[in-house]
Amino acid sequence: MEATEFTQRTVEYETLLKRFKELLKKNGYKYTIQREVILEVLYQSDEHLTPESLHQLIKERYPELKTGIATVYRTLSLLEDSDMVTSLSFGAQGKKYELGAKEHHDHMICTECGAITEFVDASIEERQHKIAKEFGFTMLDHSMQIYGICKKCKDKKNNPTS
Amino acid sequence: MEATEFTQRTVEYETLLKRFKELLKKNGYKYTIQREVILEVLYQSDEHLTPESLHQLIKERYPELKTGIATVYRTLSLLEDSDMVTSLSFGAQGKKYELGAKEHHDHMICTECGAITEFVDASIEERQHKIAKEFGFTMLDHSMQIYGICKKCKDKKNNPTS
DNA sequence: TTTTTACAAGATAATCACTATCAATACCAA
DNA sequence: TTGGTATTGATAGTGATTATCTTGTAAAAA
Repeated sequence: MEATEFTQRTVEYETLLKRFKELLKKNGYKYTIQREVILEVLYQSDEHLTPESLHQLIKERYPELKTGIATVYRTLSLLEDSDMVTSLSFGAQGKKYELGAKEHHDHMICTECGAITEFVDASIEERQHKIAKEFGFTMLDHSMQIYGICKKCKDKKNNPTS
Repeated sequence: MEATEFTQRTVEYETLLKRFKELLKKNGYKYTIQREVILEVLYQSDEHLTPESLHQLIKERYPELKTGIATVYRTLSLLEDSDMVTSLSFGAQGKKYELGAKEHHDHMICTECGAITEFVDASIEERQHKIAKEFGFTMLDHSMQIYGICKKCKDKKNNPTS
């Protein structure tokens, strides 16, 4: 049984899934419906998800699978190790995950409502490469976060509807 | 009793301590020997410390204080809220703290040995401000990390002495 | 196909980092 | 000096993540 029965999928997703299956085979892992469902729900969502909220979504969409939270964590680690998803750290408040198949980008995080906005800036990317090179450092990855208050929260503060 | 009895201190540290005491007073907090010791040990160390390792150092250097781990956490939060220290998140592996009295900087983190190199780049800083502005975002803080393999670890790989 | 076998899943206990609680203690303003 | 209040240490409690253990199930072998 594959998740195919439940959801219509795009070509883009098919490619992603294919890549995932190849990855599993290459590393001696097995294909399981749970693993695919995790990938798929992650793909369907355009938000950054905590393992907890991802688990919740999976339970809603595929209740008959009875997917355990541990499997979600295990699969997320597996996906992250293979660079198919990336995570953002929030200290003791845990991590949020997103599919990393899309192009690289940085994050702007609202400290009021937790909303995450993505952005890319070519000139920053370029500088990062230069800096790493200067230090004789082989850059494997990088991340940048801007913390602050988003427009929405600022407006809410200035014009409280209560 | 002040930590003065135990350690020789530089002028730079005196300035820092003075700033800390003023800060405490300004916010209605009290000066305590534990708080100073935390500041001091943080100052003495040029590494990034976890609350745990900081606590360990304090117990070694000032065993008679019996400083509790909770006090370390509390004081680190207090110092961070006042921008005297900054922290780096490492997902489930907790945070690492450093004295932030020095000027702002970003981090280059070796995924092999965990070594952290600091750097600043004016053009990146500038771009960050511009980007935040574009999104109507009030930037409160930002952080950037470059992950990869440092020169030392690369050399070790190419020329293993075993 | 069936059998076999090793990896994976689910349930849940354990751990880890961090926070809350609370009685005892120690600043520090009056 | 003293009294009120913040702070402390010890420790219980949380919430996120990981480990364990038994059962289930892909997928290779027969």
